[in-house]
Amino acid sequence: MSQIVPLPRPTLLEKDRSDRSAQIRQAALKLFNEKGFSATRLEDVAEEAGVSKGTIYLYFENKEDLFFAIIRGVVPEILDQREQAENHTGSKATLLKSLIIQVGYKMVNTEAGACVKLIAAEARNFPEIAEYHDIHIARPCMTMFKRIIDEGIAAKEFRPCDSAALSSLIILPLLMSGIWKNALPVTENMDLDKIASAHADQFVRGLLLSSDKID
Amino acid sequence: MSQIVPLPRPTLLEKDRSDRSAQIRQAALKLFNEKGFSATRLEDVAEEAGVSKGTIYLYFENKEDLFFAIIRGVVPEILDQREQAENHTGSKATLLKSLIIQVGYKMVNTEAGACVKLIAAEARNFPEIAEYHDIHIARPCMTMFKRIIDEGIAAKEFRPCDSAALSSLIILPLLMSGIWKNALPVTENMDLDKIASAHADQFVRGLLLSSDKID
DNA sequence: GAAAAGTGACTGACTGGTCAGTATCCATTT
DNA sequence: AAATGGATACTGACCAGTCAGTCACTTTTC
Repeated sequence: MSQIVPLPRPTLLEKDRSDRSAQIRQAALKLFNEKGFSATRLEDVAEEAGVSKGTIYLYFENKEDLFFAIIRGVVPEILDQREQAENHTGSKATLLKSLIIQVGYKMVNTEAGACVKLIAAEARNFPEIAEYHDIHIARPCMTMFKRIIDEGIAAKEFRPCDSAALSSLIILPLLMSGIWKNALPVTENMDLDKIASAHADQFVRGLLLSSDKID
Repeated sequence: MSQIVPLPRPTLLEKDRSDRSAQIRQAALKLFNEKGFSATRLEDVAEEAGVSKGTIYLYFENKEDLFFAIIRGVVPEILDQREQAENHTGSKATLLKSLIIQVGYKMVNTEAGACVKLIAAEARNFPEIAEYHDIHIARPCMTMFKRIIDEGIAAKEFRPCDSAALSSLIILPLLMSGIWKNALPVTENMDLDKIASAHADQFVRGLLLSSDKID
């Protein structure tokens, strides 16, 4: 009622105005992940982001473009342990365990899992997404793990094996953990945090030469 | 032309008339898997099944009911190796390998993979699906593998370990293989058939006591 | 010829995308 | 310090297209 106060911060909070694009992407990822791309209404995304529907179209061409922007925005984060792998000195077993636990952590505790779930669900509708995933996620990640295994074999640390198949087997359960976490509201009867470290341990165990079998 | 024959099968092919329900479910699963539940038009399902849209509603309450019927119809097939596990006599390692390969085969080469993908995508929209999955798929499957591992440990065939976590680790890559196969039109750069058997081998290797390490 | 099975045009609710209009910001002038 | 006004950010009512679900009617079955 009182109109005495001069101008106590006009309308919007500083924080809110900072980066609309990121704000919208975050809201959209949340809802796409919950309901799926197609079942999510842009009006709900707008409400979740605290903007109006029209504003979305100031930052993105259309719903599909928004989806692509989300994937492109989150993916780089997933792969930032690449150089760590390059620079590592020490046993490949230690490196492998460390990387598995890190990737596992990201899948379960960051937006990465939601992205994987979305990519899996929508890749057939959007070939562009499938291609992006292949080039920027799957292939580099596989390559990284395959190289480590190959180097481990060369160093007589690991048993000879099909390193291509085994590098897939490193990431498949991690990806699935991420999907699981985001697919079920409460992730029932599976302690996903434990699972990544159990995986790291169990996997390396299967890879070591028999003689090295002491942990 | 000749009407001498008593009943030469009137109009529609035997096959077509035999089981409309199954016909519709199969067509729906195909399209749900390709496009997702929400983005699939019932009219397209009808066309794929070779019936009209109205016919769908003779067999199913609505779109959601059709979805549930698909899941309920395919799931039993997934779990039919349960009794085999019960009756097995011989090493747990052999049993485990055999089961892993079988489940892996089903995930990649039957409708099971498509179902897993759909469940993952839609569980949050349909709590009933999440619950059904938990009770009829996840839990029994996990229990089966956990028991085998526990028995292997008791028999001093396997190393002591967190059998709950490891039983998850058996199925996670298999589930992900199924999703992968159905998510990407051509499953690029991964030979999923090889992967299941590599998984069986690698996993059991990590489980055996060091002294048994000969394959 | 009656019941059962199937059809497809129709409807009403819903939503992606548009755009005319409003609010806010800030450089410049007074 | 206030006024001016153009530029930029934002809004939400609206439109055009879509699709789940219905039902009066046709075809098939026995």
